[in-house]
Amino acid sequence: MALKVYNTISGRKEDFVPVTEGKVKLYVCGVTVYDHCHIGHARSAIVFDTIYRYLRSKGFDVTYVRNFTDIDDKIIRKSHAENIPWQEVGQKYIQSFYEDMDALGVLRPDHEPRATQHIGDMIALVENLIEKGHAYNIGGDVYFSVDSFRNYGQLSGRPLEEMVAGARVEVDEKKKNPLDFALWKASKEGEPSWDASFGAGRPGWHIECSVMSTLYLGNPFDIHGGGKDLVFPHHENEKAQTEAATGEKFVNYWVHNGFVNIDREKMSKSIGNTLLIRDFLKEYHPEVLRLFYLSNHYRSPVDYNGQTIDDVNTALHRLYYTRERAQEAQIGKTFEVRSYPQAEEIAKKFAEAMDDDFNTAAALSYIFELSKEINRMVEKKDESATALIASAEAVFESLAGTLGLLGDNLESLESREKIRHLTRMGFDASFVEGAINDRVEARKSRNFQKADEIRDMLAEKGIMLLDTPKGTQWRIKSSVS
RNA sequence: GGCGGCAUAGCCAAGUGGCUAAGGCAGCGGUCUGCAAAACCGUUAUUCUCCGGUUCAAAUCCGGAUGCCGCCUCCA
Repeated sequence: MALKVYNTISGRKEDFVPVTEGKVKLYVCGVTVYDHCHIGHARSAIVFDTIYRYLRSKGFDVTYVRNFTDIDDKIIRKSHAENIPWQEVGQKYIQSFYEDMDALGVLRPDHEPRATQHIGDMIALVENLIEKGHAYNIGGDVYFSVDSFRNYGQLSGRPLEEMVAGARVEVDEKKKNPLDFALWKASKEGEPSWDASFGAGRPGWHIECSVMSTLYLGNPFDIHGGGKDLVFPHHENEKAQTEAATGEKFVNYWVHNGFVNIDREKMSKSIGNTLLIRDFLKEYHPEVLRLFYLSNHYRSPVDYNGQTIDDVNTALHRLYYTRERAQEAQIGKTFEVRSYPQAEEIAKKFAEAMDDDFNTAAALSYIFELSKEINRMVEKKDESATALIASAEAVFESLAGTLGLLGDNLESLESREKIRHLTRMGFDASFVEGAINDRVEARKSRNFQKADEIRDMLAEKGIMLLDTPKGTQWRIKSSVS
């Protein structure tokens, strides 16, 4: 099976051929650490986490690098505003980032360099570009000259002349071309700075990724990823400066994920509709967000709204219930393990979907198909099927795991909801259990009217009851607020 | 002004030339139940925004119309 990857630079799916057979070098632009992360950051993290997981499951030896931008204008602004050292701003939000990512089940990349750890390498790259005539120094500010690089605009598909005509570029008299971008910003009062042969200052934004990606992954490397908005100018500029310096190709495959809208509106700080990951997690299990994103193709925009999230939440529970039933069906049974051809067939289709530019939405459909298949077998209550159930369940878990799903257990999935709900409603579990006991008594004496009254009373409080062979259990009705 | 994307059932959403148009949610029918609920099973688009065209064959390709959206400025 050949993996195909959509390459932004060509605008089409291409066969994936790694630089070194069996290995994949993956670089993804991380976050600028000046605030808590929102669910848009989560999409990028989850998309590339899934790509990382899948490539590894295919047997590739993957080196995954994701950076932290820990020096930039926004960080400095925050440090002034809150009157704390800029280093502390970075430290604080790196920690916040890790809390969020760990909660979301996003695997740690192999390397997570910070911009400030590689200032020396950036200075060397700027010197190189000045030497080669691709950069010029004006009063300590060093700019990259876009006119000196023939292929400028290749990635984003914008001819130079038209971009200049675009007129939305801030005109800076110092620049030779309005599109020239800063490699190095001259030292200013109250800002961090590093000494360099061309004058003290701090690096521009794009230079760090050029340095860190090639340093850890070589040149060229396989996949460079990030949000769609980074295509221009960030990645275009990274590409220009790197290729101008090395004279070689920088990246083979450019992969960009689409954006997140909220209620059909762009999520942005100015509109004030950003949803932080930590706020989302107060309401839903982290895998709800993952399943939501993976239900959409990574390149499409997605619309976040309460209705859809509740639907996804229900769907996620379905997968957990299937696993629970499959496991219960095996308890106390002895059987010989054997493979189950239908499950293998589904696993094959799953891989084909993932090989087709990481089509997680299609891949998910096979997981649900397998879920249904398992349920059918369990439902038959046929002892001889136990071995098949066991092997189908193993495949089911393996596929889900490749997408980062079913990493929790059902009890934890449900208990989170219960705790949240009870806290909000202002009563505790003992109240619910007391009411359930009363109802059990009423039912024993066949006083069904009273039993139903208790059930209705709890239902009004968002608690639903389930009379199971193991006794009466309770759950939270979804979307009760 | 320039560049690009999207339009598929009540909702979300995959599918880019040809088997019965995935999957999820909701709905409906059933199993179960004191009745329910949950869970599970079954079922739900002769049709893919509209109009032309290419083709033996199009949701899929081409042209046009309409609507929605993104990027071009920091942004995942």
